[in-house]
Amino acid sequence: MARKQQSCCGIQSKRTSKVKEMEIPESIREELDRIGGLGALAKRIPAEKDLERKSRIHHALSEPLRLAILYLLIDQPLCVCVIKEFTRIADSKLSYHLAILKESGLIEGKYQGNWIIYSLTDTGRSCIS
Amino acid sequence: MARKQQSCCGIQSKRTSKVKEMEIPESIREELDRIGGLGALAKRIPAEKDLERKSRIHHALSEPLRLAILYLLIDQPLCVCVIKEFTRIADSKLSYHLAILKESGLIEGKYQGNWIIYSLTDTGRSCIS
DNA sequence: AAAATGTTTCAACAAAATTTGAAATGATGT
DNA sequence: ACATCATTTCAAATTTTGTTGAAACATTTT
Repeated sequence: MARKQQSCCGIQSKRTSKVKEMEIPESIREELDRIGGLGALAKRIPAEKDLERKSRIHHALSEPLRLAILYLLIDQPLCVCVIKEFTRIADSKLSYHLAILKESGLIEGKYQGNWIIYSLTDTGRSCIS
Repeated sequence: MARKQQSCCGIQSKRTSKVKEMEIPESIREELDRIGGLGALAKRIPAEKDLERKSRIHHALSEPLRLAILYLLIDQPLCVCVIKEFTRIADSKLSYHLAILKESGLIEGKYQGNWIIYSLTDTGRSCIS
């Protein structure tokens, strides 16, 4: 999961031309020259915000239990009590994992009477299909 | 990341018909009946092995730094020294993250002379494009 | 308004992932 | 064989994530 820091991944946008002096394999240098050097390479990397959003989603998907919950929700919304019946885990534990899925934008929950009914968001759906 | 336990996500394959007695929202019960009850729901969940494999890959993708490395490798393999020049992190730290990407099957490394050259695997490529 | 039910929040704890710097390993050139 | 360079491995310290049970909160029923 993302750590708080100046630059989430340390990638520098400005860079010295150090690579020109660096000793690197011939094949790599050729490739680099061909594609336009380090500057061109740097452009491949999405903006930091993007990387953080993506990594947060992957983190949410990085637990089998949370994945299973998403699969349960593929075809219909479910109340917490039914999900709980499936997963057989403590209320608070389930709630913790549902919160992570919710915070990363993969599911959303709405009160309906006494129950909270969770459903996949579009993002959530696209992530597991 | 997955924890070691009997059932990675706690999902039970056999289940009592408890839901029939459970108090759940009417709309949910109707949906459940329509799709064939809990049994049908259960079949949506991939096998435990699958869930674990998927979650391991997502875990590898859950750090901005590791995502950035994958994006760097999209169009050409790179030696560690060039990746290091980009990321500006300690050797051992970079090595740790490369190892995680390698172990989860997203990249592979081959010695070429004095250097190790990393490239995306097919899995790795499909994960970020 | 009190009781009951479903769900979340909290704080303490346990477990896992990441960082760090030093030491080890692998490959090449002398 | 030795020196050198690129990279990995290791163990200890730190940080983050997940678990647990009790308490709190929201909604409906009485």
